[in-house]
Amino acid sequence: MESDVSANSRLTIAAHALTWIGLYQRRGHEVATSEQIATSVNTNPVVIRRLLAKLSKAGLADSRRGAGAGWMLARDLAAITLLDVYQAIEPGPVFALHRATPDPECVVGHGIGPAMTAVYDDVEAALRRELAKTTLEDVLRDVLKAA
Amino acid sequence: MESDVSANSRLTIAAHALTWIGLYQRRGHEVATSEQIATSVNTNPVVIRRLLAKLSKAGLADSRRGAGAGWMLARDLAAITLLDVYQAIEPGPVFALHRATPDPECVVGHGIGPAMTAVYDDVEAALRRELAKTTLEDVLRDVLKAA
DNA sequence: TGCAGTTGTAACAACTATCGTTACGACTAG
DNA sequence: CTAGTCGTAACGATAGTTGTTACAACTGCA
Repeated sequence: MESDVSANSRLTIAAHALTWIGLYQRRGHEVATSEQIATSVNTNPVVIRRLLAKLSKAGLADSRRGAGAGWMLARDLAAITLLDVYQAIEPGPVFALHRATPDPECVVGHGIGPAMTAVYDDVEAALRRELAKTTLEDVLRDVLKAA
Repeated sequence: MESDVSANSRLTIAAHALTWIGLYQRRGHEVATSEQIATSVNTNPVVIRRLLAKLSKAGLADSRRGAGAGWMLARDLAAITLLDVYQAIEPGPVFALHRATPDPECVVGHGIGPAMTAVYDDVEAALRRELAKTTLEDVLRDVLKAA
């Protein structure tokens, strides 16, 4: 069975980064650098900057440039849900239709697209509903409870 | 914005193939060949055989070899949900944790894994619940209604 | 028995996405 | 001005998916 290495770890990394910034700020610091975050996540600072750039465009984080620069939250942890994060970094849907248009002469080929789209819409809605239930404040609480 | 070509179209193709077999059988034929199915799906027969091989292992389809060979359903369309199909072809989870272990010395790095796992478990459960609501009989009904 | 048609599966190329990395310009506090 | 950091381009390595060719295995039927 394949190990599916390509599964999305972006949501995990993004939640990790934002939670780290939030905790760091609560401990009295103004900004967190991509290098500090990368150390906790165990990856390269550029990976963090790339991800935070998307979160910044979505209005979840802000950056300060120049010396003494770094990242801060644009909203409180309690005001950011995992759905907010998901939407900021995952543009595509979970399920896709055919790459090549199926045979329109065939009854199934003609009608399968709309039929599956209806199902996929419901699935995506359920997924979003579930992600919206958890805020980064909840995540931080779980993290601190585990310590 | 990325076009995300890598999104899963497998579930669509698998549902298409099984529905096609089901309809073909209801019209009086015993078996359907991978070439016939591939024509409707607009892809290569080997792609269909690869997919049906997995569905066969999961007990959703059966194949007959030799001359006059082909594929048939192992259960009625009404007894196959999209969750059955999904589980047969998608081994991995939708969301993954970090590829590289995060810093265990860091509070966040240490506790983020379990925290996100709890969320992901709920999300996957919701996704499965939603997929289980629809049978291939429902899909076929929608398909025929659209015609 | 032999032939024809189909499955089962390996192998390969093309394409795409992701990730880690290096590099460097832009920016700004001190 | 200088040092430190962001923002982003570019590149190679890795891996997943799809389409394709090829061929052995199998079996109904003449």
